[in-house]
Amino acid sequence: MTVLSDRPVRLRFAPSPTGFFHVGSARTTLYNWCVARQMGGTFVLRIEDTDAERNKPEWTEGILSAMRWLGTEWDEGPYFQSERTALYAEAAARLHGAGKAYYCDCTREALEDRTGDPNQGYDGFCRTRGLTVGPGRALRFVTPDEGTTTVIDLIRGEPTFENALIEDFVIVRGNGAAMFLLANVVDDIDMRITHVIRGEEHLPNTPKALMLWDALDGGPEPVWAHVPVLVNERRQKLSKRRDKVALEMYREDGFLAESMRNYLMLLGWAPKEGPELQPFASLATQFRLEDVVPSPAFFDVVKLTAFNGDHIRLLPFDEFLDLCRPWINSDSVPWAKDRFDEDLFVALAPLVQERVSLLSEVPGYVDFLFTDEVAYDDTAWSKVMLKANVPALLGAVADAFGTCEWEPDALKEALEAAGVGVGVTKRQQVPVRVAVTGKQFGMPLYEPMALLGRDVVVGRIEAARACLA
RNA sequence: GGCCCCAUCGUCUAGUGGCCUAGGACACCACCCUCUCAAGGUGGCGGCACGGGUUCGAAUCCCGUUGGGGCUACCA
Repeated sequence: MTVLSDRPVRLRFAPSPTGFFHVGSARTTLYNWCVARQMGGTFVLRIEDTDAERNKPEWTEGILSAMRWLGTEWDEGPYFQSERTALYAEAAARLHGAGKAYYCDCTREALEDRTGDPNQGYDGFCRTRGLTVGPGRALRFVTPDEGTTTVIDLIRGEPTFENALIEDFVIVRGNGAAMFLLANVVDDIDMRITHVIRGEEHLPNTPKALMLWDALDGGPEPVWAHVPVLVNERRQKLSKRRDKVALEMYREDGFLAESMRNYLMLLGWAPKEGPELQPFASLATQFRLEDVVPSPAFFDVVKLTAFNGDHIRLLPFDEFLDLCRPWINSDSVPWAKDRFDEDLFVALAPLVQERVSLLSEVPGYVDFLFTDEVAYDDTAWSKVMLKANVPALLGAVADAFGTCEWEPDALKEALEAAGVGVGVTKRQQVPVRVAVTGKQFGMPLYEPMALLGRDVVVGRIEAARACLA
């Protein structure tokens, strides 16, 4: 990493509370957090809530809880820009006093009338009018008319911008509120931020930030790193309107924080040592900002899901049980809550752990243990039960189960023998599975039957056979 | 339109001039294992966008073309 100064390393994550916590933000946070940890730096959380109309307190709550879930705790903050307006006002006054900013009362329409081109930026009409503060008057920053501004970026090299093409941008709105760029730069200076890691969409803002930084005598500029955007299958930036972007939703789907971290770290970067699937602690020490690839990455839920299954299987059993709790105690569970049997669940959970790839799949694997009436899956019923030999098979199995020893191996033996007895020589357990569990797929059959008991199992087989009569 | 960014299997990536007949992961296919489904094992399919240079040698460096993306608000 380039060392630009020996100042204490300070990074920040600066979201605006205008919606759900985005998976792209999650990756940016992860990268910030890793660099902060590696360099012994401080990770600051700053809520950029300068736009009162769009911000909601619940979104801030969402940001905090998402970051806690992700495990990227901040060391300082959260600071709220809405509580720091005096700082921005002071900076604005300084710029105005120094002739580096001017008040402007032009409307968009007036500008367009003058230029005749709706695509053209502000023409500097008010630069020399000497307007003073007043309602409806915005403060614009005077940008240089010549020269270039180069951003030194750890990921993208040195993008260079023509100053003449950068308009005199607004830094304070007509209502007196600071704009993003002003507040952002003032805070980065004030908080002594040394490294700015943020989304690529901010790259065009950076030359403006640099100009402000200089105009405000901000001291050493931060190290910049603009990480590539995350895109959907159509290769467009993930947007909250079109795409499923809320970290919270993935959590609710049963994704583990560990697999989320693992997958997100890999979007644009790969560890030099070891496989892709790794504990976050190991990835966090290996991460190198300068190795982040500069091209956009597709957020692939299929691969995420595969990672999640792998991480679930890697979990110590106790941890898996703990993580299952919210799902098996949920109100939407497909069984009467007082019928839940802890011991039964714990006994069979290992068979579930090696099968699910999402925690939300857990109830569907064990529901038949806690219901009196088996709910038959329509597809399973029509694909498995409507064959001619099924009633005979179920009858024979019910008979055999009436007398055989009641433990898994004996059940297997009895079931298979009964099947052969009626001419079914393979997959004999499938119809019995549908009768007992209601589904054609699931955990191994003999273990749960052994625990459910003879009466229940035989009863279910008879009940299914009765349905076929 | 303007400015900026990007370009290795379908996807995420390894690759920093010879180790590349381009490696891994996800997905997909086949086989093995097997009480269903998974898991696991083995194998397979599949890629350097194109055109010019530079060089003894280019996926790697340069230029161009094409394609994709981001930004272009008194949003952040």
